[in-house]
Amino acid sequence: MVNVDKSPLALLDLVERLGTLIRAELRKVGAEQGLQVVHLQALVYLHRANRYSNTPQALAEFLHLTKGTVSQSLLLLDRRGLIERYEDEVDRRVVRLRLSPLGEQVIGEAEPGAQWHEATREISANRIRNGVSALRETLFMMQVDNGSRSFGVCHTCTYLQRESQRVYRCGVMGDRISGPETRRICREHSPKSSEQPG
Amino acid sequence: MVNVDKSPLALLDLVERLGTLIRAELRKVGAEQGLQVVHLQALVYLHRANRYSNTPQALAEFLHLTKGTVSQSLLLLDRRGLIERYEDEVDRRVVRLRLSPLGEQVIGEAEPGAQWHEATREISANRIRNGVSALRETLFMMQVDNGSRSFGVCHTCTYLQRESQRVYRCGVMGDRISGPETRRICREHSPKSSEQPG
DNA sequence: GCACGATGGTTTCGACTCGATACCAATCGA
DNA sequence: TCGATTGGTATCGAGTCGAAACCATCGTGC
Repeated sequence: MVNVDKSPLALLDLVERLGTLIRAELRKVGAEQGLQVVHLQALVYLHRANRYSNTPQALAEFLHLTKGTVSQSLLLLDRRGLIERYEDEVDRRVVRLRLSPLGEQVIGEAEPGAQWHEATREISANRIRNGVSALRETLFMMQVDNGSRSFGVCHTCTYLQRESQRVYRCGVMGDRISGPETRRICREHSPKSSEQPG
Repeated sequence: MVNVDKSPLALLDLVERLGTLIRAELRKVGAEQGLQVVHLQALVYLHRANRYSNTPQALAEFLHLTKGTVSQSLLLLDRRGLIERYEDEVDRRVVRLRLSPLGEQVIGEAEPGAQWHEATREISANRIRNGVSALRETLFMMQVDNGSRSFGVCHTCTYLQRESQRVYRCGVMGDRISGPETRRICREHSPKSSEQPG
């Protein structure tokens, strides 16, 4: 009668429940703009993606959808003037995406995470850190298991090199990366082996 | 330059990421049966719902969808022979739902949480407990903030009374509840004030 | 150079979601 | 008994979603 073993399943339940709640919230704020959940997810992604990751392909991988499907959604976002497409300079097959000013505005109003911030206010930093650590490892395992990309920021990436006080370099692409850009989401991200928990 | 404050947002990112990963997984196993994500969610819910919670209305609240929408999905699940509908005995407006044998079988094959179990294998019980605790509180706050129901099991409910060794009673509905039924999901659930973290 | 396969994107199609609205039947309340 | 409320269904239109076909462009091998 020890409940040691069902704790992980309780965690799964919570993640699923929070997932549908977040989704419902997205649906609500999207409805005001006439947007679907997936549209807001795309906008949020493009808001945070770095220069290697602002393409339809990357977005499809991020959302785990087919390229044809996201192509549809991007068409709509373009029609509504929320994103802009431009041609890649070196490879003329690839399309680059960015938020339009209007798109930025919509993201700003949507305030993703405001409610979350409120809801986590009372939780001790230690419990949060433990939760982050546990979920990070779970996510990592599932992504490996799935062969799906991790889509993290440079800070948690194996390949980030520091050249000086404020200039970094990406070991995969070889480019220099500015400080702010190290906080963007990258398709080439490869997580560092799990850090020790506090 | 202290990163104390963005930890909750990291947690949000993880929950969202895990959410889309779980969703993608559901989509994949659903595709084999010709089912959408929401269909599997409905089946899983009905598999776990207690006698107060096996109605279209409750399902709609659980999924945060409108009753018209879930009515559609239930129609499909019925056509495919995955669920059965029957009439409530006292209130002839309400429809009761249960999985058909075929539905049970599909759920069984879907193995929700097998991959999750694998992915959390290496995580210490302590970190899991902390994670559960943090997410539980977050979920609670968001549900209060939203006015949405908590949909928990009796074990975490304020109103559960214990009458003897193995017989319980629900303080809201007044009925006796069997041991196994205390592990089912309930629409009337009201979470106990947060338990002390270990 | 040049064919050929791989890659990034778009288009089209059909089944389905989803909210809004209207609707129906049963219940509840004065 | 007459309304108002509640649980559920039906209909409609915009949009998702995967599958498949398709179109450029790029890379490789020769």
